[in-house]
Amino acid sequence: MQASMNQIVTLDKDTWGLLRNVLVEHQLVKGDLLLKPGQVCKHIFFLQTGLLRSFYLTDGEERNVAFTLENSFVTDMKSLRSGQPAQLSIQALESSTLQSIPKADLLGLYERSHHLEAFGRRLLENLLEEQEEYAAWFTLYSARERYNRLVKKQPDLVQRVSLGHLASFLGIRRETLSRIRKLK
Amino acid sequence: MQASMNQIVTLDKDTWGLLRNVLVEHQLVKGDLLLKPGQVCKHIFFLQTGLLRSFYLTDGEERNVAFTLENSFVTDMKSLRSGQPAQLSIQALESSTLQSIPKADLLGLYERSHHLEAFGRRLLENLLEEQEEYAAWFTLYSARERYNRLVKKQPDLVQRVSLGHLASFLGIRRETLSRIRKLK
DNA sequence: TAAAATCTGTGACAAAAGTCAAAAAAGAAG
DNA sequence: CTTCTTTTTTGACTTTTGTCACAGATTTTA
Repeated sequence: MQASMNQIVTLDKDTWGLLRNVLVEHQLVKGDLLLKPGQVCKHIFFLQTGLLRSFYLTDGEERNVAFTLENSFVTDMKSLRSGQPAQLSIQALESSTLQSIPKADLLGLYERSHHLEAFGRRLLENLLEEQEEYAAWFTLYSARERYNRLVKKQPDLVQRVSLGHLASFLGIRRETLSRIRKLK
Repeated sequence: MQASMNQIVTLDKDTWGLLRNVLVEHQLVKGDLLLKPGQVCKHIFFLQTGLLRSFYLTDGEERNVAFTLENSFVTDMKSLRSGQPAQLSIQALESSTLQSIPKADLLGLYERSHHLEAFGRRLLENLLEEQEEYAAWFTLYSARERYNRLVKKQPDLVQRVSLGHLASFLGIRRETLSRIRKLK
């Protein structure tokens, strides 16, 4: 966790100490839910090993909106900030190890440590950039183009995630992705 | 600007003084470009009055990915952070007044003021939340549903923006939006 | 490893959205 | 006002994607 956080901002020893104090380790097995709709999301999570998906359940259909690969952070920003019950679910697609940071502790640490606040800001810039790119794909590219770009951008992800989950993330039906794959 | 920034974090007088020092006012008339593809984006902008759109130009087609209403911030996060030439264009849809903050100054201020850094972090959380919602609409809803939700969420925007620009933002053709409007 | 469950591929057809062309409407400019 | 320009609407047709049903594969698990 330290190594991958240092790629964003190098934190001093004191800040690390503070942060380490509030971390709690979790283990999930494939299929476990880290966040269920109706729950208030009160943590941010750092995924050490494994793979997660974030999805909405609307009229009986699950729609993936994100995958989380190892060494990255995940939460439901909307529920976390508002304190309202989540609409989102977060589920382990593979057995996973992660650290959680309670919201209350994080806010305290942000106040105490300018460095950590700077880390938070830069992490959010990263996430925003990614999210802007993901959204733009829908207006800029066809289903087939989105798939091709995903393969180029995250070949590892495409290997590890089932066709059905990928299709949902790309905003298309399993059958359509199956056909896209066949014809090239 | 102070009023709308205070809704995010209340900044102390000193920080305000620092920030005010680096602001530069700009006027745009309808049609003016604030950012052109190929330019490196070196500022963040605060829109005081007017209306902007952000769009990509791909094979001769303009595709809108965002609108900026008064009292909000806008930039090309990707170009700003990477220092690479922008792909994005930002254009005034109405005559606009805005303040710009040079990247170099902003980074300096972030270091000097923990408060401003906190402001930045919270602003980014807002932007991320919005962007996540926008992206999710494409996987969750049909063209017609996206349009209906936009009308409910930002009726003001729907009034002020032409059908063509709205359609592009929703990821559909003008003709399709025209038909959606007719049939209800 | 056999049976069950889940996931993927395929075909035939339906629905949604795109394309192209042209007319109508609305807005800007002299 | 009247003309010019841009935007919106409409119709006919095409393409893309979705739907449903079912057959093969693959994976899980007992």
